Amino acid sequence: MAIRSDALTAKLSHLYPLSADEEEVLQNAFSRVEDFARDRDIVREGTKPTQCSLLLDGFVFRYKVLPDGKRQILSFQVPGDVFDTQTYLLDTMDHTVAALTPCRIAILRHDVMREITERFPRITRALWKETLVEAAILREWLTSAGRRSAFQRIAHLICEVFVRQRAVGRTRGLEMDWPITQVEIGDALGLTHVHINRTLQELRRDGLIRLGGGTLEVLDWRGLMKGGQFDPSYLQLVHVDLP
Amino acid sequence: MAIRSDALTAKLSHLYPLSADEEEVLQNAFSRVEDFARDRDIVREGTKPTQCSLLLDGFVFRYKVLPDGKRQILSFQVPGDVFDTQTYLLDTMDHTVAALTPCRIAILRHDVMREITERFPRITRALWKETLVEAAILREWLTSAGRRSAFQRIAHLICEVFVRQRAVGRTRGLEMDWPITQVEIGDALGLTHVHINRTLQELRRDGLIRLGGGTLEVLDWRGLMKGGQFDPSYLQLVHVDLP
DNA sequence: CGGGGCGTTGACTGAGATCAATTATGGTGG
DNA sequence: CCACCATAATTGATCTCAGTCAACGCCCCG
Repeated sequence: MAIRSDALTAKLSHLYPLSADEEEVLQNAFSRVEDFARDRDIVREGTKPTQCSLLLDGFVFRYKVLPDGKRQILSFQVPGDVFDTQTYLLDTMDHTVAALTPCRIAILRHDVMREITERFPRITRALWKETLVEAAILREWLTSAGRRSAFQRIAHLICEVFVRQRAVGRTRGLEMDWPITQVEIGDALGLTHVHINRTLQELRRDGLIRLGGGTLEVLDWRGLMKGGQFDPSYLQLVHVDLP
Repeated sequence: MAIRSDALTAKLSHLYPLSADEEEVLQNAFSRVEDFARDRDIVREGTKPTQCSLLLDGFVFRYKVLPDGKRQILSFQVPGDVFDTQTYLLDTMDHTVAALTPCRIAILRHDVMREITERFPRITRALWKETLVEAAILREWLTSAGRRSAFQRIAHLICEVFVRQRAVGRTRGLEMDWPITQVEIGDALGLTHVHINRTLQELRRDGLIRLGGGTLEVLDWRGLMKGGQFDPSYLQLVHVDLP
């Protein structure tokens, strides 16, 4: 089955350009498409999936729930992200993946994955690289949670999501979709939604962003980067031009 | 050059068992051995290394320093860890790697790495899996920094380091080397060394650990796991028997 | 034996949490 | 088109865990 994902093509062009043939192989590897409604779990902690996924449209996020009921969000995925590559090599899911918005996903079965990774070392490298960038993002999130103030964490997160969406053509100038609620921002950054609310007001007061109606507009990119100590190089998206 | 690393052999036996031939190939891939003194940087942020490393002996850690001088420690590596695999696929280091103790490292050049990963898909998978486990550890650290109390974070870290050392035969019963200072624990967990000190005293008071002279003894493994919400499955070390 | 890490302690402060309402907002059915 | 309801955002008052600042002690090593 041929999936034509402009987002995947766009991302590979930045991350690890494949030849036309290789990209053909990759896009033909997906066996079907599935839709999920907002808040629906896609892969649950403790299960042993037999497939990986490519996000075609919408937002997806990963999270853990602790014994005491607290939740930590571990990442957001944007269109073009091949996620759950880890399920191919790790036995059991250590976290849950869920739909942040209604979304569409293309399925890549593990047996197909194995065939491709044995025959196409360059595709393997592209997928491996994607998991390494995920780790780099995790390091940045850890740094935020450990050592950055609430203001810095939010600014940094906004910068990251903006650059990643921009890389796959999902921004309109300085504006992008922002379907992430304040509770979710809090669970991602290790803060409460009350404090997120107050800090977002600071960001607005400082003229850095405009936010509302599911849309976020960056009003001062330099200021936002500075405020969040953001340096995009960890995302490895070499040719994304920024404001 | 043949490196004989019992730690690597031990770890592979848990993580991704290789055939005798494959392990031979891997251990022969290392081109030389280097020693580093405590606190010496091994790979610096912003550089473009041309080699990966295997930790033979000692402790290594990764960290970032923020513009305001704060430090976040991102991981600890124990003997048997093949680290900086990421340098093979990512362009520039997004963080620094340094020696926590005097340590010995075996070097794996990128060109050798490329040759091996093109010829031996199972070795590739073992190395890829190692990077995926690193990401799982990062998710757990992020969860600690975001949603766990100081007491829980420390207990969780001790459990993790204990299990990982045990997997490579570096524990003596319930005792292990613990060369990590309180400042370093603080920088790893997003806390101050003062608060680490007070919380360690709580752990001792609760009869969970004995700590001193570079050695940590677990006095109550169940209690420590419970106190840290620790579940070892994310480490993917299937056959490590625990207390 | 002295100096520099490292660990420990006390007094005080503060960023962010908690608790508890109240006010938008957007989707839905009548 | 509007009333209704659930979800999300906002606000205020108060509390707390951890940070900050500043000593001081300990111990190892040269």
